Amino acid sequence: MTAVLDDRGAQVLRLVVEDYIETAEPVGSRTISKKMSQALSPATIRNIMADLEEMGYLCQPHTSAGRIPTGTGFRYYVNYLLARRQLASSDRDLLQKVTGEGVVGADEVVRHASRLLSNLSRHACVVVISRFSHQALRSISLLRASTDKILLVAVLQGGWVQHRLIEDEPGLATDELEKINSYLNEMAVGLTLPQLRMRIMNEMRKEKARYDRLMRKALMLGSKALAESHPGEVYIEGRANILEQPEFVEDVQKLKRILHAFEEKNVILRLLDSALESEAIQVSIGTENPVEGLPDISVVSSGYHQGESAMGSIGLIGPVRMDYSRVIPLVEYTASLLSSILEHR
Amino acid sequence: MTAVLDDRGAQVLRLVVEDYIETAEPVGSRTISKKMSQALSPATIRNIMADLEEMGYLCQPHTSAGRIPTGTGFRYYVNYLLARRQLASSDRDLLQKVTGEGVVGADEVVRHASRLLSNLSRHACVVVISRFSHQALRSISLLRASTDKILLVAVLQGGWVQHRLIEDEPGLATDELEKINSYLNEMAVGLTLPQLRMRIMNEMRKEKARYDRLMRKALMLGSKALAESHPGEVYIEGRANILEQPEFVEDVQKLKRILHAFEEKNVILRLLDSALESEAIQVSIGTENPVEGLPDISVVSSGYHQGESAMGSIGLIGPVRMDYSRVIPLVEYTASLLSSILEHR
DNA sequence: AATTAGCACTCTGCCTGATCGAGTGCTAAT
DNA sequence: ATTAGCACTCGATCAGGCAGAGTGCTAATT
Repeated sequence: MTAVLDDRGAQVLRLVVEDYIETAEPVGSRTISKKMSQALSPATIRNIMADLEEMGYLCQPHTSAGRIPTGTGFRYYVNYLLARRQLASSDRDLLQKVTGEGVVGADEVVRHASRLLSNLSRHACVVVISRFSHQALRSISLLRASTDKILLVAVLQGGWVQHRLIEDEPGLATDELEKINSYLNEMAVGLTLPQLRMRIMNEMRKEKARYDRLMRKALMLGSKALAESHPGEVYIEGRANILEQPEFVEDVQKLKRILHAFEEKNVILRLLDSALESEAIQVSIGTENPVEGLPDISVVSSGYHQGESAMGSIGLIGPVRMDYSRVIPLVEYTASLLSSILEHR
Repeated sequence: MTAVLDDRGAQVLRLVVEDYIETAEPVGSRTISKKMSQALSPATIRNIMADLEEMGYLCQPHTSAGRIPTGTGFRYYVNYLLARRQLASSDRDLLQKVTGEGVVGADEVVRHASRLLSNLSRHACVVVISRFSHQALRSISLLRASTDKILLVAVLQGGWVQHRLIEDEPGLATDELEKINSYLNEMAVGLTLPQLRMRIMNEMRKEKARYDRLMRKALMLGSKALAESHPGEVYIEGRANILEQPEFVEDVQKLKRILHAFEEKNVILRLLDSALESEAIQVSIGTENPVEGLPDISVVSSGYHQGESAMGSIGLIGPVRMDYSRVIPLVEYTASLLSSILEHR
């Protein structure tokens, strides 16, 4: 099926894809004929297109309409034919403004970037921050929040702050809390959260033999706070952009499915999951994407990192008929920009 | 124009509104005639409807179609005709689940409620938490976040936690920070954030005369952290529900405007602003709502409070053709539920 | 052997006119 | 004051016709 194409076939496929990306209409042989570098008549193009259809790269919505690329066609295009366009310097400049003044917290940076990217690309932009847990703890503090609640504040390497409320029966004096605090800090600093959890588990086992009440309490509070791991933050910007796409506006069912997906955090997480670990950009086209029930969207995503470790991923969600040659460099650049901004914190 | 109606006129208006809410189609005289308690022929109904049209309560999309209520018509209906339906006990039960187990933080409660309300009503639900600043501080803590950043964590009365990063040149020893901490706490506890800001401003003026370096530092950090006031959190759930409404699906322009509004925090804040202070439910119909450019939506909202002071508001956003008799009790009950849950924290 | 001109064919989009039905407004009868 | 009757209007729906875009196939051309 997905054989390698000769030069002409490749050029025709490329032109069909690009025209379809631009117009969202089926593309006819005449149109391609005019665009070909080598002058060929529509009739010849028709033959070539028929071949491409046989190979599964194109299809016809109905007899005697032009052709549109299939998922496989887009895939071939992205893999082999895409002329990676240079990022416009204006776009680059604009994006660099994420480093703007008032932005202090790391998650503000990420959010900012997402908003910008959605504006530039005219697609919905999703950022996931899911790897807090890979960052080492810089400090951990327990604060009294109310008589029966304690607040744990964790500051991670690189500007991330997380807090959690823990329920606890009252009866802990302030100085005791402080003691517990320093116990925990001693144990925690330099570890990642999962490492800390492990450590606490171990200590708890040992601690049965010892009799330090506060130490036991410290371990207990720690394990409570770390009981469920944090699934990660998801921010979506530019949802309204999906209405720019005629294919979505014309089909309310698709629209519904997409908007619903946006409301489910874990759907989004699954969509961007594969991008997380790798540096390279990921493109999943239509049915390729890991979420069933969303066969009409493509996701272009890339992980970003902080120092050595992966932090999360950023991606654009749009129709299969995306302008990959523009969108891929955009996402790529934004992700690397994020990484470099986050590095210096 | 908006005169008081006699019994018959009122009943006709009510029936038209209710039928239109149900069907989203223009309502004809025959339909009303059949539904009237007092048996009247379509012809008579037509006369009455013509009167109602003259008074501005109804209008015809075109000659020889049925009639639909105008904004004023809906307003009259909501003010005088609405039979406030009892809340289904199943709905009530479901809503009470917000008190469910694992929910510890106050904002989780709020979010939970919002999600439930959007599911029950099949509309988009918005919650605003904007009155942190009315809550007294329970404690305030400064933590070292990195060499040049300090984290301020404020725990407010009633389970709200806020943190802010402040940039600061390095050079503060840990014990100095702790000293500053206790200065601030002494000053802050029991005050609201704006009160604290005021107080700090005052102290700063006085402090010029004195020479305590740390105290000055404390004031400086405090004023930095409180420089811009927190605008408030906005959560929106059930955006996809707006696609349930035929009037929005048929007109992409409306859809775009609404989705865009959802992306602008301050638009949402303005929409729900009036509900904030008052206990009573607010209904703003179509062009009545405080945001221009959204003449096709209605907002049903209510403030919720914590103890004495207003905390925020919760509301549903839907088409003008909303089922007010169902939606109003829903919002009302949810708001009061929120208030009572928040009270006990 | 590859390309292309020519042609018949198919399908969509769009316009037109006809018909149907729902609903109205008016008038005259009750 | 109410209503029956009637003419009228307008939207929705459907069939028919036409134009245009595009195809596939075949036979001629290079």
